[in-house]
Amino acid sequence: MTAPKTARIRPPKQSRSKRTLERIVEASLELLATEGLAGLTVHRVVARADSSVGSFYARFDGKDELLDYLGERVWTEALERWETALQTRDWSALDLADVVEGAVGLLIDAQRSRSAYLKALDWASGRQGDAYEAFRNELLQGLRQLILQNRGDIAHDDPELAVRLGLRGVLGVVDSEFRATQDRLPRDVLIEECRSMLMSYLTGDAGEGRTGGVDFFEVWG
Amino acid sequence: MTAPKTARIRPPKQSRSKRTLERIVEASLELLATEGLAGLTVHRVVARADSSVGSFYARFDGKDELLDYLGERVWTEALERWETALQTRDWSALDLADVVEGAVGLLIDAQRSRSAYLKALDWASGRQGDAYEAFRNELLQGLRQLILQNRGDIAHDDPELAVRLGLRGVLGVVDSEFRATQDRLPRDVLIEECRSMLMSYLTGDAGEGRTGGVDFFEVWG
DNA sequence: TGTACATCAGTGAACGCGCGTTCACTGATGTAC
DNA sequence: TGTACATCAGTGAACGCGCGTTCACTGATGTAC
Repeated sequence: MTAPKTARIRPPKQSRSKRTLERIVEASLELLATEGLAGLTVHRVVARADSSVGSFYARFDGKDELLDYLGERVWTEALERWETALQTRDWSALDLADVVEGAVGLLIDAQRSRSAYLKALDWASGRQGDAYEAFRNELLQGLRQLILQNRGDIAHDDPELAVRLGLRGVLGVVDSEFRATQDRLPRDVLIEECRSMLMSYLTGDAGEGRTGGVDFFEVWG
Repeated sequence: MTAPKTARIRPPKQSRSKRTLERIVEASLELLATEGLAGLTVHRVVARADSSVGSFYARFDGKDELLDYLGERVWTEALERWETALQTRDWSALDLADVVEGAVGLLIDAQRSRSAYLKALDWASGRQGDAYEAFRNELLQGLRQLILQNRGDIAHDDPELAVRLGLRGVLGVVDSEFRATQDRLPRDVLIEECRSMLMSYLTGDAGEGRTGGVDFFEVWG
């Protein structure tokens, strides 16, 4: 999983054109957020940015390049925030339970970042959520390492696998909570439940293999 | 969570026009799958369906109505399959572990249904994944009821909450596995791990509340 | 400080293309007697 | 069975609109001396 390929724009050479570029970026993200893909046209972007089509094409080869550039900007900013958040703490002193709780909290907070734009940008570019998914993998990869530092406390036969799947599960729970429009759980309850889910999966004893309990045939094509 | 509102098309009155409608639906879904949103134009749809723009507009008021109609079709078909799959078994005789394992298996198989089209249709219509998410909620709701029939075996303080979040977690794991392009787990391993995760969360003892272990401040805007 | 010049930045009318949509027309199917 | 008529279905050229993009031009900024 790597960052999207670098978008090659014509870089601004004066502070004036640099400000114009920033206004175009802002206007694009605003339009994307408020009106969706269909609202994101070059004319509307430059109108909202108090610029002009000519200025736009002085920076970008075309609309596709704007989308790539936006994706790269959002990706980079979100990742920088994430790394700052990760490095703010000294994780080495924590035991498994604390690392897990910290990881869950970080995931919840990360959900509020602008990384949601990545999803819309993916769909606008015809990459159906790929960059967004790659970013989430990037997040989970860092957390995997942290948790595996306490692998001695993990009862699961295959700690790598368990941490990978467990974090995916937590991310699924967090996602759905943020998508929900009603009955949202308070942050502390959400953290506690996710911690409980992940901890019991990693350390619990409900994992002894069951065989032949249910024999489902596949109904789905 | 309810199905998308009924799309009002002009119904075909002869078998000939009914077949034409089916070809248009098929061609639309094929184009959506192979070329994405950008490939879905009226001209291209009718060309692929060996039809004509006039025939198209004899059925649909416009392109938006096609999208609504497709969404409704996909929704209905996927839900019918789901209900068939659910009713194929007698769940009342199973204990909690077996119900959980069965539910996990069903979720995995449901992932292969055409419901993925719902996501693309949502984005094409400017509803950003809403119908797709509603469909997933529909799936989980049925499974919740089944699992809660054995609520006596659930150790968690709040069985309703635990089942809701636990299923969300499993769905997150299944999703990510199907998105992965490499290192995909075999179906039986995936079922076993999801079963283990959900069971240990519902019945495990790693859930006793922790307080004040970690005090994270929020870094994300 | 002033002047001359080059480069950078910005403007918006205009263009062409492809899209969604309309419509006048032809052919197929169903119905009445 | 045959004929007349109404309705349904299908066709594709044509239209208008909005999109992405180009370009000739004006103004601002930086530099040399």
